[in-house]
Amino acid sequence: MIEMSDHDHSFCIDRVLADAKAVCAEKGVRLTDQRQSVLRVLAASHVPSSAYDILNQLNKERKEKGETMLAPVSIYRALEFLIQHGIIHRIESRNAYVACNEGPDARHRHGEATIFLLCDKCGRAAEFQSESLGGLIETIAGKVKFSPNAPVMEIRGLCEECQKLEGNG
Amino acid sequence: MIEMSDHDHSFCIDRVLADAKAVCAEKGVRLTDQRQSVLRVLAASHVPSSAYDILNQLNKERKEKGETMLAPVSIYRALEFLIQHGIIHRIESRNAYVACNEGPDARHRHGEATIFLLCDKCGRAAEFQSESLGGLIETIAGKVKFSPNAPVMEIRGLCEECQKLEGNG
DNA sequence: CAGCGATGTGATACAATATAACAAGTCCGA
DNA sequence: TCGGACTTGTTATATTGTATCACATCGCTG
Ligand SMILES: [Zn+2]
Ligand SMILES: [Zn+2]
Ligand SMILES: [Zn+2]
Ligand SMILES: [Zn+2]
Repeated sequence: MIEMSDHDHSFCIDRVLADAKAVCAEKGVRLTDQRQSVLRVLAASHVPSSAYDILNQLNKERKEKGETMLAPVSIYRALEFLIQHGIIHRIESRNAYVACNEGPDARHRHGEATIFLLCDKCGRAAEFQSESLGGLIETIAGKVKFSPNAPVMEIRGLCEECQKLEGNG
Repeated sequence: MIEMSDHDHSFCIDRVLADAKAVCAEKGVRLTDQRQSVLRVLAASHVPSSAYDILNQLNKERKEKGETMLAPVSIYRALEFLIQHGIIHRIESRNAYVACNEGPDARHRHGEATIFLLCDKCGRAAEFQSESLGGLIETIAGKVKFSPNAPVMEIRGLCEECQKLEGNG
């Protein structure tokens, strides 16, 4: 699995954590250390992670520090919390989770759609918000009275890096 | 405004099957009925299918005809054959399989996107084509030089029927 | 300190993916 | 038509991944 290298991840992580803190402060709920560590793992990767990806990553870190291991349910509890407060997304078709990377103001605007570009080769993900796309989806869905449960779409393909590798291969 | 052109899958399927027959003839291997039916299911979908997706689809068809059910291993054997001869691809990152669809004379008209509205309750699927949606996706993908392998989107939600049932609770 | 939300712990449920082992059927050339 | 290789059927099971339950304990906060 290749990580994105063309920008500073620490910036992404800091921003995600800062947004989350703001959201939780406003709502009067607690962004505990454990929730924060789960969020940090998600924010540190542009690849949607499974609950067990997160578990393994955190336990690896904890092992190095001589700390006790976490159980799966701890991860699920943190994920549930983060989803409930709109801090992360669950990608249904992949049983995976990803930090919302667009800031709190962009999150719950009516008529907006979240778009994930997912690389089939390396799993990398890019996230965007589009109001016109959201409008189109609403229109199309409305024609058959379909009710999207979340304005999240996934588009599969090849990312820039993997296109290059493809050419060489 | 929202144009939704029909897309005749039979064309896609015929083309894939014809290619496969040519390949097998040249190699002197047998594209049996069962292998062909697995390939047909893959070719009929723009979405990568899991082995069990294929299994369920074929068994659904067979049930309607009063035929016996297939076991998972039959699907895996056909998939193995098709992969070995380069007729389909396995998408590693997702345990899914897709008919090989090489060539610039793609089955999809340029600029069009296929949209699947998938009901989370009953599994019903509705398919649409939208040119303006395709344009938007191209624009978004172009921003990060992402190459959609097929302009296909899946939107999950509740279909009309299941919304009614939901209401009755 | 009391109460409640958060976490630990162990077990378990549930689902998806894949293969093993062997029997039976089918094709095709010798 | 015979034999062997290829193909399929059948049953069972392995393997991994995903998710939740039940209950005990911790620890923050009022
Ligand atoms: Zn980043
Ligand atoms: Zn990639
Ligand atoms: Zn088609
Ligand atoms: Zn439905």
